[in-house]
Amino acid sequence: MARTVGQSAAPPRPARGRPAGTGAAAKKRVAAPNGETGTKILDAALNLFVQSNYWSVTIKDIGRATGLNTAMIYYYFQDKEDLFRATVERAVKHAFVEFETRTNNTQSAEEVISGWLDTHIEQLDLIRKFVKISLDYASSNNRIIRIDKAISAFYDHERTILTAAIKSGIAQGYFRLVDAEQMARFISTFLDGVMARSMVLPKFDAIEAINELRGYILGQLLI
Amino acid sequence: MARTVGQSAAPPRPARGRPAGTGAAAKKRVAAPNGETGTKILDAALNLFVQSNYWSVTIKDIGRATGLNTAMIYYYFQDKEDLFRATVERAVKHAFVEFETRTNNTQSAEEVISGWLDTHIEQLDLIRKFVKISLDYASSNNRIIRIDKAISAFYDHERTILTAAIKSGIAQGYFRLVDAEQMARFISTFLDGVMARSMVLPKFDAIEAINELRGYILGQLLI
DNA sequence: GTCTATAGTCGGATAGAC
DNA sequence: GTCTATCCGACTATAGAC
Repeated sequence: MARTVGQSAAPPRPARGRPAGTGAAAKKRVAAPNGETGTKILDAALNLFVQSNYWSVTIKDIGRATGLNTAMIYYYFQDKEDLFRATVERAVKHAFVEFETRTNNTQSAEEVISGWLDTHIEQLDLIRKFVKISLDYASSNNRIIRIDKAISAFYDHERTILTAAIKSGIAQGYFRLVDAEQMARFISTFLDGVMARSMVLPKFDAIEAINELRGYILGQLLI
Repeated sequence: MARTVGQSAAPPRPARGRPAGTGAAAKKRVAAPNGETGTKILDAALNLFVQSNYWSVTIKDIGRATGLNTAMIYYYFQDKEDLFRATVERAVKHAFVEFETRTNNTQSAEEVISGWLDTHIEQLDLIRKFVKISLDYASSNNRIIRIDKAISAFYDHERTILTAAIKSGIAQGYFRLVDAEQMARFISTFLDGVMARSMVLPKFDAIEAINELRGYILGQLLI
Protein backbone atom coordinates (compact mmCIF):
# COMPACT_ATOMS: atom_id res chain seq x y z
CA MET A 1 0.00 0.00 0.00
CA ALA A 2 1.27 3.42 -0.86
CA ARG A 3 2.45 5.45 2.01
CA THR A 4 1.81 9.14 1.78
CA VAL A 5 3.50 10.30 4.90
CA GLY A 6 7.20 10.30 5.43
CA GLN A 7 7.23 7.84 8.26
CA SER A 8 9.72 5.06 8.11
CA ALA A 9 8.10 1.71 7.47
CA ALA A 10 7.71 -0.12 10.72
CA PRO A 11 9.85 -3.24 10.65
CA PRO A 12 7.97 -6.29 11.85
CA ARG A 13 7.99 -6.18 15.62
CA PRO A 14 8.68 -9.44 17.39
CA ALA A 15 5.56 -11.05 18.75
CA ARG A 16 4.49 -10.12 22.22
CA GLY A 17 5.09 -12.40 25.09
CA ARG A 18 7.99 -14.67 25.71
CA PRO A 19 10.39 -14.57 22.77
CA ALA A 20 10.57 -17.72 20.68
CA GLY A 21 13.76 -19.69 20.68
CA THR A 22 14.60 -18.73 24.21
CA GLY A 23 14.65 -22.29 25.41
CA ALA A 24 16.87 -25.19 24.51
CA ALA A 25 14.40 -27.10 22.36
CA ALA A 26 15.58 -27.93 18.86
CA LYS A 27 12.68 -25.92 17.45
CA LYS A 28 11.40 -28.51 15.09
CA ARG A 29 7.74 -29.29 14.78
CA VAL A 30 7.36 -32.77 16.20
CA ALA A 31 4.24 -33.82 14.36
CA ALA A 32 2.88 -33.07 10.93
CA PRO A 33 -0.51 -31.47 11.53
CA ASN A 34 -2.46 -34.01 9.53
CA GLY A 35 -3.87 -36.13 12.31
CA GLU A 36 -7.13 -35.65 14.10
CA THR A 37 -5.82 -33.12 16.60
CA GLY A 38 -3.84 -31.05 14.16
CA THR A 39 -6.88 -30.71 11.93
CA LYS A 40 -9.06 -29.82 14.88
CA ILE A 41 -6.69 -27.01 15.76
CA LEU A 42 -6.62 -25.74 12.18
CA ASP A 43 -10.40 -25.68 11.91
CA ALA A 44 -10.85 -23.87 15.19
CA ALA A 45 -8.08 -21.41 14.38
CA LEU A 46 -9.57 -20.56 10.99
CA ASN A 47 -12.96 -19.84 12.47
CA LEU A 48 -11.52 -17.73 15.25
CA PHE A 49 -9.26 -15.80 12.87
CA VAL A 50 -12.23 -15.08 10.64
CA GLN A 51 -14.60 -14.15 13.43
CA SER A 52 -12.21 -11.50 14.66
CA ASN A 53 -8.65 -11.40 13.38
CA TYR A 54 -5.16 -12.78 13.77
CA TRP A 55 -3.99 -10.31 16.38
CA SER A 56 -7.05 -10.51 18.59
CA VAL A 57 -7.13 -14.28 18.74
CA THR A 58 -4.87 -15.69 21.43
CA ILE A 59 -3.33 -19.10 21.71
CA LYS A 60 -5.44 -19.55 24.79
CA ASP A 61 -8.59 -18.84 22.76
CA ILE A 62 -7.64 -21.60 20.38
CA GLY A 63 -6.96 -23.87 23.30
CA ARG A 64 -10.39 -23.15 24.74
CA ALA A 65 -12.11 -23.67 21.40
CA THR A 66 -10.46 -27.04 20.88
CA GLY A 67 -10.54 -28.20 24.47
CA LEU A 68 -6.79 -28.56 24.31
CA ASN A 69 -4.07 -27.20 26.48
CA THR A 70 -2.15 -24.27 25.04
CA ALA A 71 1.02 -26.30 25.06
CA MET A 72 -0.58 -28.67 22.60
CA ILE A 73 -0.74 -25.93 20.01
CA TYR A 74 3.01 -25.71 20.17
CA TYR A 75 3.32 -29.45 19.88
CA TYR A 76 1.64 -29.31 16.49
CA PHE A 77 2.83 -25.92 15.25
CA GLN A 78 6.05 -24.04 15.66
CA ASP A 79 4.43 -20.80 16.74
CA LYS A 80 1.35 -18.68 16.19
CA GLU A 81 2.54 -17.49 12.80
CA ASP A 82 3.20 -21.03 11.65
CA LEU A 83 -0.34 -21.93 12.68
CA PHE A 84 -1.66 -19.01 10.69
CA ARG A 85 0.28 -20.09 7.64
CA ALA A 86 -1.09 -23.61 7.86
CA THR A 87 -4.57 -22.16 8.30
CA VAL A 88 -4.33 -20.06 5.14
CA GLU A 89 -2.94 -22.92 3.10
CA ARG A 90 -5.71 -25.20 4.31
CA ALA A 91 -8.41 -22.67 3.45
CA VAL A 92 -7.01 -22.18 -0.04
CA LYS A 93 -6.80 -25.93 -0.55
CA HIS A 94 -10.42 -26.32 0.50
CA ALA A 95 -11.56 -23.62 -1.86
CA PHE A 96 -9.59 -25.25 -4.66
CA VAL A 97 -11.21 -28.61 -4.15
CA GLU A 98 -14.62 -27.00 -4.49
CA PHE A 99 -13.57 -25.17 -7.61
CA GLU A 100 -12.10 -28.19 -9.30
CA THR A 101 -15.18 -30.26 -8.59
CA ARG A 102 -17.23 -27.55 -10.23
CA THR A 103 -15.11 -27.10 -13.31
CA ASN A 104 -14.20 -30.72 -13.76
CA ASN A 105 -16.56 -31.98 -16.45
CA THR A 106 -16.42 -30.15 -19.72
CA GLN A 107 -19.06 -27.51 -20.09
CA SER A 108 -19.92 -24.68 -22.41
CA ALA A 109 -18.11 -21.40 -21.88
CA GLU A 110 -21.25 -19.81 -20.49
CA GLU A 111 -21.70 -22.68 -18.04
CA VAL A 112 -18.14 -22.34 -16.80
CA ILE A 113 -18.54 -18.64 -16.08
CA SER A 114 -21.97 -19.01 -14.57
CA GLY A 115 -20.76 -22.02 -12.61
CA TRP A 116 -17.96 -19.95 -11.23
CA LEU A 117 -20.46 -17.47 -9.87
CA ASP A 118 -22.55 -20.33 -8.49
CA THR A 119 -19.49 -21.61 -6.71
CA HIS A 120 -19.12 -18.23 -5.07
CA ILE A 121 -22.73 -18.36 -3.96
CA GLU A 122 -22.57 -21.89 -2.66
CA GLN A 123 -19.15 -21.47 -1.07
CA LEU A 124 -19.75 -17.90 0.00
CA ASP A 125 -18.65 -18.51 3.53
CA LEU A 126 -15.50 -20.36 2.56
CA ILE A 127 -14.42 -17.78 0.03
CA ARG A 128 -15.20 -14.91 2.33
CA LYS A 129 -12.97 -16.57 4.90
CA PHE A 130 -10.21 -16.74 2.33
CA VAL A 131 -10.59 -13.07 1.41
CA LYS A 132 -10.77 -12.09 5.07
CA ILE A 133 -7.52 -13.76 6.03
CA SER A 134 -5.88 -12.51 2.84
CA LEU A 135 -6.76 -8.99 3.86
CA ASP A 136 -5.48 -9.56 7.37
CA TYR A 137 -2.29 -11.05 6.03
CA ALA A 138 -1.85 -8.09 3.70
CA SER A 139 -1.79 -5.75 6.67
CA SER A 140 0.74 -7.78 8.61
CA ASN A 141 3.82 -6.26 6.94
CA ASN A 142 5.50 -9.60 7.35
CA ARG A 143 5.81 -11.51 4.12
CA ILE A 144 5.91 -15.28 4.28
CA ILE A 145 6.66 -16.82 0.94
CA ARG A 146 4.39 -19.82 1.37
CA ILE A 147 1.43 -17.62 2.23
CA ASP A 148 2.12 -15.29 -0.68
CA LYS A 149 2.14 -18.29 -2.95
CA ALA A 150 -1.09 -19.72 -1.57
CA ILE A 151 -2.94 -16.45 -2.06
CA SER A 152 -1.52 -15.84 -5.53
CA ALA A 153 -2.39 -19.40 -6.51
CA PHE A 154 -6.02 -18.75 -5.72
CA TYR A 155 -6.24 -15.64 -7.85
CA ASP A 156 -4.17 -17.14 -10.66
CA HIS A 157 -6.46 -20.12 -10.76
CA GLU A 158 -9.49 -17.86 -10.96
CA ARG A 159 -7.96 -15.78 -13.71
CA THR A 160 -6.95 -18.83 -15.70
CA ILE A 161 -10.38 -20.44 -15.57
CA LEU A 162 -12.26 -17.27 -16.46
CA THR A 163 -9.91 -16.16 -19.20
CA ALA A 164 -9.92 -19.57 -20.85
CA ALA A 165 -13.70 -19.76 -20.75
CA ILE A 166 -14.12 -16.33 -22.27
CA LYS A 167 -11.61 -17.01 -25.03
CA SER A 168 -13.23 -20.32 -25.76
CA GLY A 169 -16.64 -18.69 -25.98
CA ILE A 170 -15.29 -16.11 -28.39
CA ALA A 171 -13.53 -18.71 -30.53
CA GLN A 172 -16.69 -20.76 -30.78
CA GLY A 173 -18.70 -17.74 -31.79
CA TYR A 174 -20.92 -17.61 -28.74
CA PHE A 175 -19.38 -14.49 -27.21
CA ARG A 176 -18.67 -11.04 -28.49
CA LEU A 177 -15.05 -10.20 -29.18
CA VAL A 178 -13.96 -8.73 -25.84
CA ASP A 179 -10.63 -8.48 -24.06
CA ALA A 180 -10.72 -11.78 -22.17
CA GLU A 181 -8.06 -10.87 -19.61
CA GLN A 182 -9.75 -7.60 -18.86
CA MET A 183 -13.18 -9.18 -18.51
CA ALA A 184 -11.82 -11.87 -16.20
CA ARG A 185 -10.17 -9.24 -14.03
CA PHE A 186 -13.42 -7.33 -13.94
CA ILE A 187 -15.40 -10.32 -12.68
CA SER A 188 -12.77 -11.23 -10.15
CA THR A 189 -12.50 -7.71 -8.79
CA PHE A 190 -16.24 -7.40 -8.42
CA LEU A 191 -16.37 -10.68 -6.53
CA ASP A 192 -13.73 -9.34 -4.17
CA GLY A 193 -15.92 -6.32 -3.68
CA VAL A 194 -18.85 -8.53 -2.77
CA MET A 195 -16.78 -10.30 -0.14
CA ALA A 196 -15.35 -7.11 1.28
CA ARG A 197 -18.66 -5.33 1.42
CA SER A 198 -20.44 -8.19 3.08
CA MET A 199 -17.84 -7.96 5.83
CA VAL A 200 -18.31 -4.26 6.37
CA LEU A 201 -22.08 -4.03 5.92
CA PRO A 202 -23.91 -7.03 7.40
CA LYS A 203 -27.11 -6.11 5.60
CA PHE A 204 -25.46 -6.38 2.21
CA ASP A 205 -26.99 -9.17 0.12
CA ALA A 206 -24.00 -10.93 -1.41
CA ILE A 207 -26.02 -13.48 -3.35
CA GLU A 208 -28.16 -10.85 -4.97
CA ALA A 209 -25.06 -8.90 -5.93
CA ILE A 210 -23.47 -11.95 -7.53
CA ASN A 211 -26.61 -12.65 -9.49
CA GLU A 212 -26.68 -9.08 -10.70
CA LEU A 213 -23.10 -9.48 -11.82
CA ARG A 214 -24.16 -12.54 -13.76
CA GLY A 215 -26.73 -10.49 -15.63
CA TYR A 216 -24.25 -7.78 -16.54
CA ILE A 217 -21.56 -10.21 -17.62
CA LEU A 218 -23.73 -12.40 -19.80
CA GLY A 219 -25.33 -9.33 -21.28
CA GLN A 220 -21.89 -8.15 -22.29
CA LEU A 221 -20.70 -11.47 -23.61
CA LEU A 222 -23.62 -13.21 -25.28
CA ILE A 223 -24.21 -12.27 -28.84
CA MET B 1 -20.27 -12.43 9.22
CA ALA B 2 -22.02 -15.73 9.28
CA ARG B 3 -20.56 -18.24 11.64
CA THR B 4 -20.69 -21.81 10.47
CA VAL B 5 -19.20 -23.54 13.44
CA GLY B 6 -20.93 -23.84 16.75
CA GLN B 7 -18.45 -21.83 18.72
CA SER B 8 -19.81 -19.21 21.01
CA ALA B 9 -19.10 -15.71 19.82
CA ALA B 10 -16.12 -14.32 21.65
CA PRO B 11 -17.22 -11.38 23.76
CA PRO B 12 -14.95 -8.38 23.35
CA ARG B 13 -11.97 -8.94 25.55
CA PRO B 14 -10.81 -5.98 27.57
CA ALA B 15 -7.75 -4.35 26.16
CA ARG B 16 -4.42 -5.67 27.29
CA GLY B 17 -2.27 -3.80 29.67
CA ARG B 18 -3.32 -1.80 32.62
CA PRO B 19 -7.11 -1.57 32.88
CA ALA B 20 -8.65 1.80 32.25
CA GLY B 21 -10.32 3.54 35.11
CA THR B 22 -8.02 2.01 37.66
CA GLY B 23 -6.79 5.32 38.88
CA ALA B 24 -8.57 8.22 40.51
CA ALA B 25 -8.72 10.49 37.49
CA ALA B 26 -12.17 11.73 36.53
CA LYS B 27 -11.75 10.11 33.12
CA LYS B 28 -12.75 13.05 31.05
CA ARG B 29 -10.81 14.07 28.03
CA VAL B 30 -9.14 17.29 28.98
CA ALA B 31 -8.74 18.83 25.58
CA ALA B 32 -10.79 18.65 22.42
CA PRO B 33 -8.45 17.22 19.79
CA ASN B 34 -8.77 20.11 17.39
CA GLY B 35 -5.55 21.92 18.13
CA GLU B 36 -2.23 21.44 16.44
CA THR B 37 -1.17 18.52 18.60
CA GLY B 38 -4.46 16.65 18.52
CA THR B 39 -4.52 16.83 14.75
CA LYS B 40 -0.94 15.70 14.54
CA ILE B 41 -1.81 12.64 16.59
CA LEU B 42 -4.83 11.86 14.44
CA ASP B 43 -2.85 12.08 11.22
CA ALA B 44 -0.07 9.89 12.49
CA ALA B 45 -2.51 7.39 13.95
CA LEU B 46 -4.44 7.11 10.70
CA ASN B 47 -1.33 6.41 8.71
CA LEU B 48 -0.07 3.86 11.18
CA PHE B 49 -3.45 2.12 11.40
CA VAL B 50 -3.58 1.91 7.63
CA GLN B 51 0.01 0.75 7.20
CA SER B 52 -0.60 -2.18 9.47
CA ASN B 53 -3.72 -2.35 11.61
CA TYR B 54 -5.34 -1.26 14.84
CA TRP B 55 -4.10 -4.14 16.96
CA SER B 56 -0.50 -4.04 15.78
CA VAL B 57 -0.07 -0.32 16.27
CA THR B 58 0.92 0.57 19.81
CA ILE B 59 0.53 3.82 21.65
CA LYS B 60 4.30 3.95 21.70
CA ASP B 61 4.37 3.73 17.91
CA ILE B 62 2.11 6.74 17.72
CA GLY B 63 4.25 8.53 20.24
CA ARG B 64 7.35 7.85 18.18
CA ALA B 65 5.67 8.94 14.94
CA THR B 66 4.55 12.23 16.44
CA GLY B 67 7.60 12.88 18.54
CA LEU B 68 5.32 13.02 21.56
CA ASN B 69 5.42 11.19 24.81
CA THR B 70 2.90 8.39 25.16
CA ALA B 71 1.23 10.17 28.03
CA MET B 72 0.36 12.96 25.65
CA ILE B 73 -1.88 10.62 23.67
CA TYR B 74 -3.93 10.12 26.80
CA TYR B 75 -4.04 13.82 27.38
CA TYR B 76 -5.86 14.27 24.07
CA PHE B 77 -7.81 11.03 23.89
CA GLN B 78 -9.51 8.88 26.48
CA ASP B 79 -7.94 5.66 25.36
CA LYS B 80 -6.75 3.82 22.26
CA GLU B 81 -10.27 3.03 21.13
CA ASP B 82 -11.34 6.64 21.47
CA LEU B 83 -8.37 7.61 19.33
CA PHE B 84 -9.43 5.07 16.73
CA ARG B 85 -12.96 6.43 16.70
CA ALA B 86 -11.72 9.96 16.17
CA THR B 87 -9.44 8.69 13.42
CA VAL B 88 -12.26 7.02 11.52
CA GLU B 89 -14.52 10.04 11.83
CA ARG B 90 -11.77 12.29 10.58
CA ALA B 91 -11.04 10.09 7.58
CA VAL B 92 -14.71 9.98 6.64
CA LYS B 93 -14.99 13.72 7.00
CA HIS B 94 -11.98 14.23 4.73
CA ALA B 95 -13.40 11.95 2.10
CA PHE B 96 -16.70 13.80 2.27
CA VAL B 97 -15.10 17.16 1.72
CA GLU B 98 -13.48 15.86 -1.43
CA PHE B 99 -16.72 14.40 -2.66
CA GLU B 100 -18.75 17.53 -2.03
CA THR B 101 -16.20 19.67 -3.82
CA ARG B 102 -16.51 17.38 -6.79
CA THR B 103 -20.27 17.18 -6.92
CA ASN B 104 -20.91 20.77 -6.03
CA ASN B 105 -21.57 22.52 -9.30
CA THR B 106 -24.39 21.15 -11.35
CA GLN B 107 -23.31 18.76 -14.06
CA SER B 108 -24.84 16.33 -16.46
CA ALA B 109 -25.70 12.88 -15.15
CA GLU B 110 -22.85 11.34 -17.06
CA GLU B 111 -20.43 13.89 -15.62
CA VAL B 112 -21.57 13.14 -12.10
CA ILE B 113 -21.00 9.41 -12.48
CA SER B 114 -17.74 9.80 -14.32
CA GLY B 115 -16.67 12.43 -11.81
CA TRP B 116 -17.36 10.01 -9.03
CA LEU B 117 -14.94 7.56 -10.58
CA ASP B 118 -12.43 10.34 -11.07
CA THR B 119 -12.73 11.15 -7.40
CA HIS B 120 -11.85 7.57 -6.59
CA ILE B 121 -8.81 7.80 -8.84
CA GLU B 122 -7.64 11.11 -7.48
CA GLN B 123 -8.41 10.25 -3.87
CA LEU B 124 -7.43 6.62 -4.19
CA ASP B 125 -5.21 6.68 -1.18
CA LEU B 126 -7.73 8.43 1.03
CA ILE B 127 -10.59 6.13 0.08
CA ARG B 128 -8.48 3.05 0.43
CA LYS B 129 -7.62 4.20 3.92
CA PHE B 130 -11.30 4.52 4.67
CA VAL B 131 -12.06 1.03 3.35
CA LYS B 132 -9.10 -0.41 5.20
CA ILE B 133 -10.12 0.91 8.59
CA SER B 134 -13.74 -0.02 7.89
CA LEU B 135 -12.64 -3.58 7.32
CA ASP B 136 -10.53 -3.55 10.46
CA TYR B 137 -13.39 -2.14 12.45
CA ALA B 138 -15.75 -4.77 11.07
CA SER B 139 -13.56 -7.48 12.53
CA SER B 140 -13.34 -5.90 15.96
CA ASN B 141 -16.60 -7.40 17.29
CA ASN B 142 -17.02 -4.26 19.31
CA ARG B 143 -19.66 -1.95 17.92
CA ILE B 144 -19.32 1.74 18.58
CA ILE B 145 -22.34 3.67 17.46
CA ARG B 146 -20.47 6.73 16.27
CA ILE B 147 -18.18 4.63 14.10
CA ASP B 148 -21.09 2.67 12.65
CA LYS B 149 -22.72 5.94 11.74
CA ALA B 150 -19.63 7.39 10.13
CA ILE B 151 -19.14 4.34 7.93
CA SER B 152 -22.80 4.09 6.97
CA ALA B 153 -22.85 7.79 6.17
CA PHE B 154 -20.10 7.30 3.62
CA TYR B 155 -21.90 4.51 1.80
CA ASP B 156 -25.28 6.23 2.02
CA HIS B 157 -23.81 9.35 0.51
CA GLU B 158 -22.31 7.35 -2.32
CA ARG B 159 -25.57 5.55 -2.99
CA THR B 160 -27.55 8.78 -2.93
CA ILE B 161 -25.31 10.56 -5.40
CA LEU B 162 -25.12 7.69 -7.85
CA THR B 163 -28.78 6.80 -7.71
CA ALA B 164 -29.86 10.38 -8.22
CA ALA B 165 -27.54 10.81 -11.17
CA ILE B 166 -28.73 7.64 -12.86
CA LYS B 167 -32.38 8.51 -12.34
CA SER B 168 -31.78 12.00 -13.63
CA GLY B 169 -30.05 10.66 -16.72
CA ILE B 170 -32.96 8.33 -17.38
CA ALA B 171 -35.53 11.07 -16.86
CA GLN B 172 -33.71 13.33 -19.27
CA GLY B 173 -33.55 10.62 -21.89
CA TYR B 174 -29.78 10.23 -21.90
CA PHE B 175 -29.67 6.83 -20.19
CA ARG B 176 -31.37 3.55 -20.83
CA LEU B 177 -34.11 2.55 -18.44
CA VAL B 178 -32.20 0.59 -15.83
CA ASP B 179 -32.75 -0.11 -12.13
CA ALA B 180 -30.97 2.90 -10.67
CA GLU B 181 -30.56 1.50 -7.17
CA GLN B 182 -29.17 -1.73 -8.53
CA MET B 183 -26.77 0.02 -10.84
CA ALA B 184 -25.54 2.29 -8.06
CA ARG B 185 -24.95 -0.73 -5.83
CA PHE B 186 -23.08 -2.40 -8.64
CA ILE B 187 -20.70 0.52 -9.09
CA SER B 188 -20.17 0.91 -5.39
CA THR B 189 -19.47 -2.78 -4.85
CA PHE B 190 -16.97 -2.89 -7.67
CA LEU B 191 -15.15 0.12 -6.24
CA ASP B 192 -14.91 -1.70 -2.91
CA GLY B 193 -13.43 -4.60 -4.80
CA VAL B 194 -10.83 -2.33 -6.34
CA MET B 195 -9.82 -1.07 -2.91
CA ALA B 196 -9.74 -4.52 -1.34
CA ARG B 197 -7.78 -6.09 -4.17
CA SER B 198 -5.21 -3.34 -4.25
CA MET B 199 -4.54 -4.10 -0.60
CA VAL B 200 -4.10 -7.81 -1.16
CA LEU B 201 -2.24 -7.71 -4.47
CA PRO B 202 0.22 -4.83 -4.66
CA LYS B 203 0.63 -5.28 -8.41
CA PHE B 204 -3.05 -4.67 -9.04
CA ASP B 205 -3.62 -1.53 -11.09
CA ALA B 206 -6.50 0.22 -9.35
CA ILE B 207 -6.70 3.14 -11.76
CA GLU B 208 -6.90 0.87 -14.78
CA ALA B 209 -9.65 -1.13 -13.09
CA ILE B 210 -11.67 1.98 -12.35
CA ASN B 211 -11.32 3.16 -15.93
CA GLU B 212 -12.48 -0.22 -17.16
CA LEU B 213 -15.48 0.09 -14.88
CA ARG B 214 -16.22 3.46 -16.46
CA GLY B 215 -16.32 1.84 -19.87
CA TYR B 216 -18.70 -0.88 -18.77
CA ILE B 217 -21.01 1.48 -16.94
CA LEU B 218 -21.30 4.08 -19.64
CA GLY B 219 -21.74 1.32 -22.19
CA GLN B 220 -24.69 0.08 -20.19
CA LEU B 221 -26.20 3.48 -19.57
CA LEU B 222 -25.70 5.60 -22.65
CA ILE B 223 -28.29 5.19 -25.33
C1' DG C 1 0.95 20.91 28.25
C1' DT C 2 4.69 17.94 28.58
C1' DC C 3 7.59 14.69 30.60
C1' DT C 4 9.51 10.44 33.64
C1' DA C 5 8.56 6.43 35.69
C1' DT C 6 5.98 2.60 36.61
C1' DA C 7 1.81 -0.16 37.94
C1' DG C 8 -1.11 -3.68 36.53
C1' DT C 9 -2.23 -7.09 33.26
C1' DC C 10 -1.97 -10.12 29.51
C1' DG C 11 -0.08 -13.18 25.99
C1' DG C 12 3.43 -16.18 23.60
C1' DA C 13 6.35 -19.67 24.42
C1' DT C 14 8.88 -23.14 27.21
C1' DA C 15 10.37 -26.80 30.65
C1' DG C 16 9.48 -30.89 32.31
C1' DA C 17 6.45 -34.32 34.70
C1' DC C 18 3.48 -38.09 33.30
C1' DG D 1 0.75 -36.98 23.33
C1' DT D 2 -0.96 -34.37 27.00
C1' DC D 3 -0.86 -31.51 30.96
C1' DT D 4 0.78 -28.07 34.89
C1' DA D 5 3.22 -24.29 35.94
C1' DT D 6 5.57 -20.44 34.87
C1' DC D 7 8.85 -17.15 32.66
C1' DC D 8 9.58 -13.11 30.18
C1' DG D 9 8.47 -9.47 27.61
C1' DA D 10 5.22 -6.11 25.80
C1' DC D 11 1.39 -3.36 26.29
C1' DT D 12 -2.16 0.15 28.11
C1' DA D 13 -2.95 3.45 31.18
C1' DT D 14 -1.90 6.20 35.21
C1' DA D 15 0.35 9.18 38.81
C1' DG D 16 2.61 13.02 39.60
C1' DA D 17 6.62 16.26 38.97
C1' DC D 18 7.59 20.32 36.23
